[in-house]
Amino acid sequence: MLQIGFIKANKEKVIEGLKKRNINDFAILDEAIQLDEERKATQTELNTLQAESNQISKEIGMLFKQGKRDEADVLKAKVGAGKERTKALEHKMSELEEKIENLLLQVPNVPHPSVPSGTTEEDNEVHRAWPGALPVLPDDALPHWELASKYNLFSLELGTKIAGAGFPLYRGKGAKLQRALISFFLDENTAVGYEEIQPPHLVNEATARATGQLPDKEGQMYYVTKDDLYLLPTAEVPVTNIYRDEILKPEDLPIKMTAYTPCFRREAGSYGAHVRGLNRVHQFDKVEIVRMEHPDNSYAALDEMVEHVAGILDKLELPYRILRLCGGDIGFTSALTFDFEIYSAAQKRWLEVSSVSNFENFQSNRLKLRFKEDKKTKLAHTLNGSALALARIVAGLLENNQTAEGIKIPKALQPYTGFAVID
RNA sequence: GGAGAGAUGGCAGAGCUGGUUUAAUGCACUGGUCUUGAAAACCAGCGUACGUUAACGCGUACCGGGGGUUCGAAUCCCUCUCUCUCCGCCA
Repeated sequence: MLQIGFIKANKEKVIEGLKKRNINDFAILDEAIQLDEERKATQTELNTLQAESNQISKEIGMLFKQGKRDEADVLKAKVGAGKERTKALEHKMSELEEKIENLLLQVPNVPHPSVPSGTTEEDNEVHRAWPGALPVLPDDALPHWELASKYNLFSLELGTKIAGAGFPLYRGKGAKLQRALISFFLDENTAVGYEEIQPPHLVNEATARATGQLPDKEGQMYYVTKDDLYLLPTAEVPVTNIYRDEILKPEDLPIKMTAYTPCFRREAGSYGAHVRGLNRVHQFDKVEIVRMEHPDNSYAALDEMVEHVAGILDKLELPYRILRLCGGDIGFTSALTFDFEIYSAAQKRWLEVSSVSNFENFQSNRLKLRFKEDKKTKLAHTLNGSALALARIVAGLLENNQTAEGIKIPKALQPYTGFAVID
């Protein structure tokens, strides 16, 4: 959520940014600013009234102590008169505050100047192309879902039997590969200073609200009605919320955390082509990295995260490219996002495996994550990224590394799997 | 799931027979005095949000959340949430 004060002071900049997101109606900004003016005027009047009332109440207290009941009664009547007006103003205040918040919730983050304009994923800019030739497989190469049955690695049918469509069941070397990747990713992340976190997998409403899943993306989360809890769509949600409502010292920053969790997504309405196998599922495993940064340092941190994720993909020997998302494709809360896509030689298409974003203070404003500097409290910047999402990495590994002798496991992963080939 | 106790500023902890409490006190923290330096001692400062002001300030709200009684609520009432203790069940 943007701050109303920021919008007021930087209206032109905000409008320029929102245009990149293909938004052309800015009436909402003016409305919010106007309501905020009204709010201020209301508060001034209310506070004056309250100050008077407080003053008189104090006098009544003193008169009572001196036993001057009659004089006290006179004052009592005087205060009583203003009460209705106070009530009305209080009511108006909370109404205005709610209206303003509802408007601000509809305004997405202002994209970073480097975000290219565009409307769809077609307009994303290739930030770093794969330098070598893309791997080419023989014509009889299999997609990962067929490799899975050939080597008995996972079963979508059994997952469907037990839970429903989109809940894969991994088994044998397929299950071991999952566990190996999770450990490998966590070790890579902790090696460069991310603290490992194991958060709850269910979150309450306040948590989902603070990271922006609510009220907007309600339909994307699984909801446990009986206990009023949500299954987490990404580890970003619980991990970021560790620092909800906190005021840090500058030296506490940066905060670097990593967490493995399963991720649950209803993916309502996303059916059709390209959803076969592990390409799009309701439950998948992901290792996430989250950072809280000083505003001056957040873009350097973003670059560092991008290089870190690239390094992991290098170790996995997967061909990948990095995209700078355009204004039309960038997330609601993000100021700048880089997507990582690996090339699946069997499907002959790119698969998104990581999304690394700087939210600047858009998220911390909701979170109320601040730090104190020069006696002022300021909002910190938050960033996060996948390092990495499992299902599609597995798809790419299986497909690209298939040979007549079986599926080769990259060297870096072998200490974790305990085997070098799936056959 | 049952019974009881509780929730106060970074922490500990008073206040809880409603009215100079502007939330005491201690610890921690920050600045200063002293010291070669440090410790100790002493002095001062030390919450958040919003409004107002050129600024110093001033005002308002906040004692788990929400609502109520009252001229006035940390204090009384209602309600929700959470924590602790005991019992039950249990990986």
